[in-house]
Amino acid sequence: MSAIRLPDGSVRRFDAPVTGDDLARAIGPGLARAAVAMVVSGRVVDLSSAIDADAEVRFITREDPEVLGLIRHDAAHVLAEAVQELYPGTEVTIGPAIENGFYYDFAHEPPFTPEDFPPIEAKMREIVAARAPFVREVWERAEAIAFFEAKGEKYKADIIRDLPEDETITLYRQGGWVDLCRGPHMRTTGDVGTAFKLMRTAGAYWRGDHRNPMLSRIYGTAWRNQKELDSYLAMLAEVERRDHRRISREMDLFHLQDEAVGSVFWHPLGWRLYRAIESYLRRRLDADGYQEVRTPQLVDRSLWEKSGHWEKFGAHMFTAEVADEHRTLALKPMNCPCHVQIFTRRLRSYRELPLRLAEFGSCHRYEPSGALHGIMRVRAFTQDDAHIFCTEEQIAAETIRFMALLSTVYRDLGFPAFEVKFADRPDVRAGSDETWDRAEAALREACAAASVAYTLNPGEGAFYGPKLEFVLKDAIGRDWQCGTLQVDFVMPERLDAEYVAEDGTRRRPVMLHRAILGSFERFIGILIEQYAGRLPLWLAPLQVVVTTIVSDADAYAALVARACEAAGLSVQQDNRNEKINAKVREWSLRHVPVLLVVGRREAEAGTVAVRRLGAAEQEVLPLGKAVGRLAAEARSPDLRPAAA
RNA sequence: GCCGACGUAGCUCAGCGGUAGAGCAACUGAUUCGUAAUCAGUAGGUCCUCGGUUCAAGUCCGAGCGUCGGCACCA
Repeated sequence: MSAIRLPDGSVRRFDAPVTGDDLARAIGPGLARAAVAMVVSGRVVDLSSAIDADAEVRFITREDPEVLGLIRHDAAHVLAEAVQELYPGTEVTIGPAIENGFYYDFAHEPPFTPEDFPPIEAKMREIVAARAPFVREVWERAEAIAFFEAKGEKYKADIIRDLPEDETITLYRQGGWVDLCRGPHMRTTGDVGTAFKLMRTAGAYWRGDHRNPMLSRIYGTAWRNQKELDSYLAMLAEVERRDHRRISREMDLFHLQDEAVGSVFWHPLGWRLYRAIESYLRRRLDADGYQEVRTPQLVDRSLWEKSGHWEKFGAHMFTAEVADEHRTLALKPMNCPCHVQIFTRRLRSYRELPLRLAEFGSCHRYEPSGALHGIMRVRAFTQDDAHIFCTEEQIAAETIRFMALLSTVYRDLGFPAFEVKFADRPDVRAGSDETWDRAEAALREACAAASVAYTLNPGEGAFYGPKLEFVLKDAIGRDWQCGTLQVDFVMPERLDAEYVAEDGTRRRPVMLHRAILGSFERFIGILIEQYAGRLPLWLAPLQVVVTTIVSDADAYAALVARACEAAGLSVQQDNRNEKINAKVREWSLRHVPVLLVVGRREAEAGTVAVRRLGAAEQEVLPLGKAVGRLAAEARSPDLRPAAA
């Protein structure tokens, strides 16, 4: 006897266990057709599973967004069946649903390539059209292992061996094909629908461990209908359209070349953008009690040994040997040990704390070749780094203060929304468990004091301390981890930093490592993609182009350009003998925010036609007024008069 | 670093054993034109590098370098 409560509040009672299918039919034929799975007391299960106790039950149909996970998981099974049918001898491993799609990892030599997609996709569509029911079977552990080993599926057998002893081993059958799977699945392969597409292949280590064999992964995407698939593909096209590597070439910002892999050649306009951000941030830091410092690029290895970086990251440091001196220098991969040197240079008093040392620190890291990506991941980069030396009691106040600064900077740069993650102790770490307990507790309390809501990111802390990670959301919904705040009790100990407390005793300061942008290079890449190249006027490296309609206006155009320059705007003049259409097009493609178009009319009247990037209309204004407005808009946010 | 794909003119790409191509950009000339491509002409290439196969190699093979997509990494 079970009582089943439905979403509308009604309760149905059954004397015997009832399956989802039965229940749906009992409620109505429409639901019986539409349901693909159900949620029993919060757990998604197959419609074929029986309910034998009191429960709250809700059905999932194609209308529910959560059906996407089921479609994608089922699609992964369909993919695996198709692949095994077409490529006998291929071993299956795992194939989960992921954000926007699914993948399946196969052991197959040679690895699959996109050329294999058309036949695989065609086979998948056959399997979907066949509407084979998914049938769940419970197996004995030993039998299941024997079954997969007999089939030559050693990965599957391994998976079963690693499952906890009490885990129920379930297999799902679809037509003639069967796979180890926890489920749940929809009713038939037909429920996958037709809105799916294989996207790309990739190598992926078995169980994500680089010591294991590499498997051949096939990624796909799957949606409820063609319209959703199309809009997802459109989103991908948008990502490509915004690619900072393409846009920065159009804007002539920088380039990369083989002779300096992972280092940026900043062109004049790119460097202008860089400096706009740097000066803005420098003013914000100056105003917030930071003192800027500059520390060496090349530092003897002994310092890195003391700090612990040599042991953990030595393989990723660039080193230099000097011919006459017997020493190894390392290009600094980060700034904290150097900042500690400034702190420890003399005896410090508690009165000096918190001491905030900031540096736009140029760092080099020998990143693995496969990690490099445009200017987002490079080997030479500059951090907006700072270290706050303070007492344990000051951590909370400093956290609040930092959060305020960070929010302001993100807002000014066009990222009003960000999330916070709390990354706690990693497996490999420096410092005792007691130290970590204290550091994590201090950071948690600081978050509470600053009213910061965070999600946990387990095991992802730095080797010397727990950290907060600040994750930006961009205009098309992507996440970018940029800022960080790390609590460090370990480095002051290792590098012997201390101060004299009020009572005359010597104490260890706490170090807070913090950054807002992370790396300038990466952040500028993110910024370009966020704005798709259409930077706000104050950041645009080339703000204004004055362009003529007829050559009679050349002299007047020069006057206009000088007026812009005098107002501090970055301006170029375009007197080329081209049609205005062509000039508008070219400067638009270079993402120049403002075109001041002048012809005979403007020259005579002393006006300019202001054409904003992407706008169809222009506004004709007196020159002085136009320049005044643009200059006001081009002012850095921190230099603008407070809003009235 | 690992797996795969790719590397041809400034950019985007075609050519896949037999005399290096196109569009755009550049340059020259004509055109003076009102808001996203005016017309004509000219010039431009160690086909990533090194080695091999071949009468003959962008083209086939090998190694290296780099880029791209994942994986792993990210102090």
